[in-house]
Amino acid sequence: MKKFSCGFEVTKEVIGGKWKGLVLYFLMNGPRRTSELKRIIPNITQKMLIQTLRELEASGLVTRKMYNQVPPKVEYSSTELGKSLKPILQELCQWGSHYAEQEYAEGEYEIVQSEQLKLG
Amino acid sequence: MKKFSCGFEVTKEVIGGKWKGLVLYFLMNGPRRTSELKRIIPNITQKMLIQTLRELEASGLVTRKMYNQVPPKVEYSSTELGKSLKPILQELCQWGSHYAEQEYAEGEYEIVQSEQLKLG
DNA sequence: CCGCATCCCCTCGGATACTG
DNA sequence: CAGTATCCGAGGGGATGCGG
Repeated sequence: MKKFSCGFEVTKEVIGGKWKGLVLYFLMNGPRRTSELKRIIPNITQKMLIQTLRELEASGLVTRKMYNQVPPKVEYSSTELGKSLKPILQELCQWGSHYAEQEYAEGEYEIVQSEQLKLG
Repeated sequence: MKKFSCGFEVTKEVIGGKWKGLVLYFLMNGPRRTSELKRIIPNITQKMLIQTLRELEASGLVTRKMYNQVPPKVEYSSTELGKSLKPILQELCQWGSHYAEQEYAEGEYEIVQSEQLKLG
């Protein structure tokens, strides 16, 4: 059992790491196929995508549905528990976007948002 | 200039890492002395505390005030920008606390909250 | 009391190649 | 298309000791 002194640390354990929050974010609007996620999320590697999804699954935030067909098809969805993070993820996203536009932060960070990245 | 595809990543850049969110969290209710933070935050080392504070300072979330006296006294405070994260940090904390109590998560995570950790 | 400098471990995550 | 197996480098972060 891992011990923490604050719920904040637990949340970080669950959606921390380089990709977990982002992947969960893109499952908020419905199921996505593996290849779809791979295409949507810039720069994520196959390995990290799968690993990240496994971790989210283990945490109960994501479910995996496999279709027995050729070629293979797998869909990932956010659970209700995962969806309960939607407002928080959106706020984190908005805060970051706003921050990047601050005078002193400008020139530091740039957000290059592709069409597919937008959360409806 | 660092490029991101989503504001979420920017926020993670600013309050990510092992300690940044937590330290900022404990500055929400007013200025704290270095030694105070060191005492309040379990397990953080001197090095990481200072390093974390420097990074938060560089991001404009924290200010440092030094009193020229012997023995030395330094106080850190959250800026307005830092305080704008308060609701989000609280939500992250609450979500984590709630998550840790879920049936399947129980036995995985435990939150041991000292008196001093409570955010008023 | 406050902070810096070293040294160094070790984990995270990237590249690549391979299977069903 | 979906996933696994290795290999490996960078760097985050811990321990310790020194200085104002």
